[in-house]
Amino acid sequence: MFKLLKKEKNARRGEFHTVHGVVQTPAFMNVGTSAAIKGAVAADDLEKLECQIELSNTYHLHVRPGDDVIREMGGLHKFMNWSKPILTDSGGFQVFSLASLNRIDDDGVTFQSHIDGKRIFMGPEESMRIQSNLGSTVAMAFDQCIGNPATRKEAIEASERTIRWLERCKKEMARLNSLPDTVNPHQLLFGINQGSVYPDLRIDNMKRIAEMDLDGYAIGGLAVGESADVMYEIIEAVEPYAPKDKIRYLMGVGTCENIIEAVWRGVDLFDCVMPSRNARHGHLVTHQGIINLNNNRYERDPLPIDPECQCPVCQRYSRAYIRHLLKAKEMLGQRLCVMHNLFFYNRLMADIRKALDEDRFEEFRAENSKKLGTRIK
RNA sequence: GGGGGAAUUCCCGAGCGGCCAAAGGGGGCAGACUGUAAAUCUGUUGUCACUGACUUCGGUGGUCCGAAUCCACCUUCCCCCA
Repeated sequence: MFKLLKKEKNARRGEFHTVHGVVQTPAFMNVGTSAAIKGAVAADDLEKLECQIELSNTYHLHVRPGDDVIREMGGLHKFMNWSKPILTDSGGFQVFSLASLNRIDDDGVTFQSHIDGKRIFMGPEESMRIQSNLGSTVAMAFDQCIGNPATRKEAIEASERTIRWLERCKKEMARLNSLPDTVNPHQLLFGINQGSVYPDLRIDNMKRIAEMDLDGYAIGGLAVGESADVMYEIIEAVEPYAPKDKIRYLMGVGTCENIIEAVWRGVDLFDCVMPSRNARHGHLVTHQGIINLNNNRYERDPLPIDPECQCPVCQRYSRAYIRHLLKAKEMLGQRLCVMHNLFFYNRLMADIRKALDEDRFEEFRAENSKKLGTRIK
């Protein structure tokens, strides 16, 4: 259940209530695709990093260890020992990211496993069954995500198919939730808006999925090749048609700047691999902008990653030390960097919420949006 | 004491007469990364007055139109015999 607490223009401050607890929004989900945050960050670390909600992936967990294993272990929450909300992505993004390894028709997608090449069929029903076995807080609809640029014809095809699949997802989820031995009988289902960069297709799609009364609404198929300006235009176009009383989730986005700009345009929920992946590669977000810790200039730098940051890493370690760990390929280097970036993102969301609470988000945006996206040379 | 082998750019290592500033690794320096096939991928890595020139392949001297590559001697290292 989504509770809208207040608005500043289009930006929304809210609460997302689930059986696994309340998520204060706007919120950022920390991505742990295979039930682990890459960089050796565990569930107890996530608590220290002020993470409210974690994201894992249907396709990956189905391939390994198998959703049957996780079901037998009591569901994903027990399996990874994380009691707060978990959203599982449906495998729809792998339709796009593993495009060279799959074949699509109306029934679903035949993947060639990236682990062992084995053929795996996944359609809407399969995705729902796997997610039901995982017992996540929120299941995502199985969609067809396409990259940009895409022709109008391709966009229509993917968008229409996504709607047909969504109807099947909803039906199957209702059935699964009513089974007596289901892991999480209160599992929620979010629909996904598609339509590439064509505003009329996006709007038509959103109007139709809004009628289906889902637990939340995601905007998918963005940040997949188009410019940020185009992405913002699409969000602006589609926002008026997203139900006001439901949470809105912009999938796979993004940079700090992207997030501030999307909150400004009415988005409540985000996820992105950038803070963790970039951290592993030494790119760190700070209150001054983005730094690349690999750069020689940090070799003898005694400062923490971000002198203004309150994270456990910045309380204790210097840039010089962490840079050394990265250069020496010590896992600890990646771990510390990922922890910093995730904390920074979680705290950024908290700062955004505070600004909204105090009706000064417009100011906050003006002050931070560009600055946080700037590379420090 | 005798015999054999080797010395290459920051490191390892290929090259064995011109197409060599010299393959490939490593390391260094930088860049990319947006619902994670990503501890990955890309560029660059002798100097400069940089579409060209100059210096470099243990040292010195030679052969040749031309040498990292051939010859002589020297230096150092490795292996075998005594």
